[in-house]
Amino acid sequence: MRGRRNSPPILPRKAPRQARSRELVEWILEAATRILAADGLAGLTTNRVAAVAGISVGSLYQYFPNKDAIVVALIERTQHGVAEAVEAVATQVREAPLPAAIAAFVDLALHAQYDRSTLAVALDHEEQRLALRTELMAVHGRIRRAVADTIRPSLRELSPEAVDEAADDLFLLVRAMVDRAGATGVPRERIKPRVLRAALGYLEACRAEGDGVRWNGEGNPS
Amino acid sequence: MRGRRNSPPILPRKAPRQARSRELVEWILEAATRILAADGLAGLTTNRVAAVAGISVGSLYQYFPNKDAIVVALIERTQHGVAEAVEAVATQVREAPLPAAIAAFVDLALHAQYDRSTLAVALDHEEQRLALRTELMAVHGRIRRAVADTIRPSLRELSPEAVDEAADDLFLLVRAMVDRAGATGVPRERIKPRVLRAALGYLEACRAEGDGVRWNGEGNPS
DNA sequence: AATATTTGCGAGCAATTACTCGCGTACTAC
DNA sequence: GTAGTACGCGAGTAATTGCTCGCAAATATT
Repeated sequence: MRGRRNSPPILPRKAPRQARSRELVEWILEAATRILAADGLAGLTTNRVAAVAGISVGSLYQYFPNKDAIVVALIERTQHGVAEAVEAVATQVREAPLPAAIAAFVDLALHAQYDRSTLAVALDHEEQRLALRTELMAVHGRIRRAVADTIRPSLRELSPEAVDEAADDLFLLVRAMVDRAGATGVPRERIKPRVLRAALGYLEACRAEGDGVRWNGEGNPS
Repeated sequence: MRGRRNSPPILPRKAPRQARSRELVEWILEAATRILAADGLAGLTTNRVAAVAGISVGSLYQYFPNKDAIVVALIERTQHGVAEAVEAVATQVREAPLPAAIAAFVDLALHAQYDRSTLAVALDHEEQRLALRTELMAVHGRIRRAVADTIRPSLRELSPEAVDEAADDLFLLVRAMVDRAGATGVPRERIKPRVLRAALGYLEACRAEGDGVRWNGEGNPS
């Protein structure tokens, strides 16, 4: 785009072997995180990352083949954290009733969003721009599975595929509403009941359709 | 960011008086639209816009003080179109039952998204980056009003503010799901029932809560 | 201590970008 | 026709960016 950049490689250039060099990559990612959280993608330049990290660009490019690689690493790390958090909540609410379980997920989303809104949105957007399908499919799969496991008991009539779809939709729906609340400045307490309404309403609609097929004559497959 | 750019003015530099110059701004906006739809924001450069429009950069800068002004104009135009379309659907389904009305809105969203997905997402993102609050509040208000008018009869127990909130949520929810479907390549027919489920489920949840306050002891205010 | 290897540096290059300015051309008014 | 004005042009500029490369310091190996 600018500068030289011939393009292909997106993965780390080489693995840090000594201790200080592992610290270095840590510093780089921390610096990138801070910059993204403060100024968004527009502010993220390799020189600035190096400066904030307290190192030189040359060192940066020893472990990251290009700028995108930094963003990718950041996304992977963040997504990994999200997946773990979601899984943790999922096991924690395994025996709880559905509304309480959903509420726990919503609280998690609210917490994550209000801690670092700009960062989250910026990363979301970059995740689309770069084609990270293969790499992040796994993480998305973990999230989907955790949510699906949580809602499955309440959707007994639905096929496994339908439950997975519902989990995806649920996750998207919650994140979209929470993101907007963060962007427009609506306080947590005000948005939470609305998100809960949307999530539980959607699940109820799924349940009703899968349950009976009473009003329109279409049901779920085998 | 790059180049010179001192920043403040975002509104048109001067109004086109003669006929051909009005055509010219039209060409510019068309070119910008095509570029955004093809390559997203990354591909949008002033020189390229001028080239695609078949004019020179100099002419471009006679009517747009800077690059952002083009994007702003594009957003305003697009949003205006969206508002009109939403209002049209709203009047059209005024007497229809709620599910049919919502289905009409969803169809509208699907249609818009699958026509020009990249463009829509790019503009959405820029709308946040530039602070267009004041300018676009009006358009958002129109959309909210149209949707609110449509759902109000089904939410008789809710306060006007609650109905407005529901309209906002509904719009966001539909757009988020449709956008993701467009990005991930899920076909229209597959996503439509899911969006409908989410929308109607949410509304049903609103209705149930506003209606009775039967399960938890909290209700809507005066 | 001497050697080899890994790590870190940062000035500087090439590419790209947003935007200007002087000048020719089409149009309008008289 | 002629003066005046709006319009259009596009080569050129300053700034910024992503990234390299030769060299020095730190660390490991002998």
